[in-house]
Amino acid sequence: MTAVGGIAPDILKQYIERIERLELEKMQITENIRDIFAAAKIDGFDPKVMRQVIKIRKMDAQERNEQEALLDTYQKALGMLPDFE
Amino acid sequence: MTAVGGIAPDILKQYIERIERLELEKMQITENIRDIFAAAKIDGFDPKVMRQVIKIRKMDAQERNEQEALLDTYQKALGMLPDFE
Amino acid sequence: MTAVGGIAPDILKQYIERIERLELEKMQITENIRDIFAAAKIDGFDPKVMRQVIKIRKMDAQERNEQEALLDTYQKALGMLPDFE
Amino acid sequence: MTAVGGIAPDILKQYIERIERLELEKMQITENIRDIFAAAKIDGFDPKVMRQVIKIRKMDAQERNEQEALLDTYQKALGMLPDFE
DNA sequence: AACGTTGAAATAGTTC
DNA sequence: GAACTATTTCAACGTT
Repeated sequence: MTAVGGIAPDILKQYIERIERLELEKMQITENIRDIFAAAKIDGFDPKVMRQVIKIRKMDAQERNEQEALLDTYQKALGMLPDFE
Repeated sequence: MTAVGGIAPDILKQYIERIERLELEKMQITENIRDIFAAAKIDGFDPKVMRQVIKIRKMDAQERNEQEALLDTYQKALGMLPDFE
Repeated sequence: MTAVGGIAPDILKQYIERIERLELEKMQITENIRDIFAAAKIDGFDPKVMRQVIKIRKMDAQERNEQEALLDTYQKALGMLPDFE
Repeated sequence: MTAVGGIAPDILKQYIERIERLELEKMQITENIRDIFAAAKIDGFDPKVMRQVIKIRKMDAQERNEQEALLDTYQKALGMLPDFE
């Protein structure tokens, strides 16, 4: 906790400004997403249903990744793959 | 709800994929932010304090905006400004 | 999760009814607030402005609290205050 | 909008303070509700399920009210009830 | 009266 | 596993 005292306020400031910039970018992306939902709604698609679809697709992807990881583990255990990355 | 039936699944797919791409970008930014906090922590800065600082700075900015909006509203109410923008 | 099976439906019922009563109270308060806004409007006050004023006052209070918390955190970090409360 | 100018700031202040007091009460009730959910959870009840139950009960109540209102309308139309309240 | 906007609240995820 | 943060969801409000 030595840095807080007064040694390196500039460094701290830089960290904080970088974070703030990234948070701003995040906000802008969020707005973009909102706009797309709005456009889709105008085209007759229900945003609520769309969100569900996206959620399910995400879960599917996760399962796929987990299964692949599991497969990988088995293969390594069976000497079918090298142990290192 | 006509679009959902079967007419335009392609359009829906495009909307969803655009959203998924943006959500991926958001996640990456979130990770970047996490990394910065981690780096700052290694430099001796307390993430908790950093978050408080960021929050206060954000509140300052918001409040400034609110104050200006309120002033504007008053001025309009008193006929000192045109109602349209 | 043993309680759900059939042992203590009465207890559950009591919890739920207490919550429902409180939610009813909340709704009534919300209605009271609406009524006050309406009365103020009749007296010539713009609800929009009132909401802005309330928001700014709330932000002021929050910010004061945040500032104090931040100061406290710094002081603890510098060993100027005991860590426990 | 005459009142805003400077005639009756006291009145405005009173309105705003009454609203703030009510909003505080609302917050306290919200906290009470949270506490009850927490207590119920300790007793083994799943808060998520409880919320669903409460929601369903609320919908049931609404339906009941709507049906009663409909019945009332029919009865009035058929001269089975007086038109006034 | 429906629509979009905004603010609160809950849930999920992360960190300690 | 407990606390805290962040994201998502839901409801209310103003607006058109």
